[in-house]
Amino acid sequence: MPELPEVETVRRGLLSSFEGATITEVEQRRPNLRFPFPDDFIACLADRKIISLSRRAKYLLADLDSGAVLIMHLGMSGSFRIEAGSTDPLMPGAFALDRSKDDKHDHVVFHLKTASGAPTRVIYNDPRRFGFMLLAARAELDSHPLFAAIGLEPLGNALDGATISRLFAGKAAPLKAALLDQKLIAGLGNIYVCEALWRSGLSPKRQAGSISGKSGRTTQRTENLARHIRETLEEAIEAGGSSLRDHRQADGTLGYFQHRFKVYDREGEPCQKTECNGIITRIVQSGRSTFYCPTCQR
DNA sequence: ATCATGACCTGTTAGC
DNA sequence: TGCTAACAGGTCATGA
Repeated sequence: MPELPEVETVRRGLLSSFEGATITEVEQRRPNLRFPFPDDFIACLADRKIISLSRRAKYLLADLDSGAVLIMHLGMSGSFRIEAGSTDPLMPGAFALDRSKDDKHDHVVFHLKTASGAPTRVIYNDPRRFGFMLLAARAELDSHPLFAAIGLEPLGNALDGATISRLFAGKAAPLKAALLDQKLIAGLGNIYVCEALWRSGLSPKRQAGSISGKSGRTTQRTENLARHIRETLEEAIEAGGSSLRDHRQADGTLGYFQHRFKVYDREGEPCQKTECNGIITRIVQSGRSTFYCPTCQR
């Protein structure tokens, strides 16, 4: 499912359940997702309080009162849903056993007592199991293998034309591939790269280094690209992300940025750029679909 | 070092 | 209707 805007939308949807909540129980229903769960997964989470829920690139980070951080990645098909607490009248404080909504791909269930005292379940579902959950010490997070070499946060202040120029200078890889490289800029995925390139009028096939200036100096092209990346992501977050294939946010609502795609999944449609008569085309780059307009993206 | 590809999984859809 | 192939929002390990 998720690129940066979707992960950010998930984070916001989980905030009221997670922040300040105490984890009363964790059900880990299989030994692994993409990676094995840590041996002490349950032990490290049980009875801990969640201090905050933040995001880095496409990762969700839940800080615990123990100084540990729960690292969560949704892969391609991960999602959370919240089932707020109807308590069992016969067992006050306990959940009525309503398993009717359970799915075979519900892999982790967090039982929470929220900051306001209400019992809630937050359920992680992931059919393809490309997602994962790991633990790390907060103090060592930046040196964790997942984060040691991770690239810029595209909505942070560091992303500007000069930085893209420097990062891409000398790169022979296609511009599309460079933008997907999480070691350069972290958080972009297939959809938003296609959209940002269309807005920037840049071909995904162009060599990444070709938009940098001499010795990596900033150019109009990298300035534009930086601006369009930010605008695309900001608009998508504003719209609640994109909901493909009825994928829902944690509170059950749908994002609607998919209706604003200009190129993604629009093969054969006319280009929407003013005065452009091009047709949106699908090509495959490093094994993945790229959608772009060969007429106005050069 | 850089780049492209296959692998990891399951589910959905298009086409015969 | 049923079967098969292609494809899906990510990223890691491989080999050229």
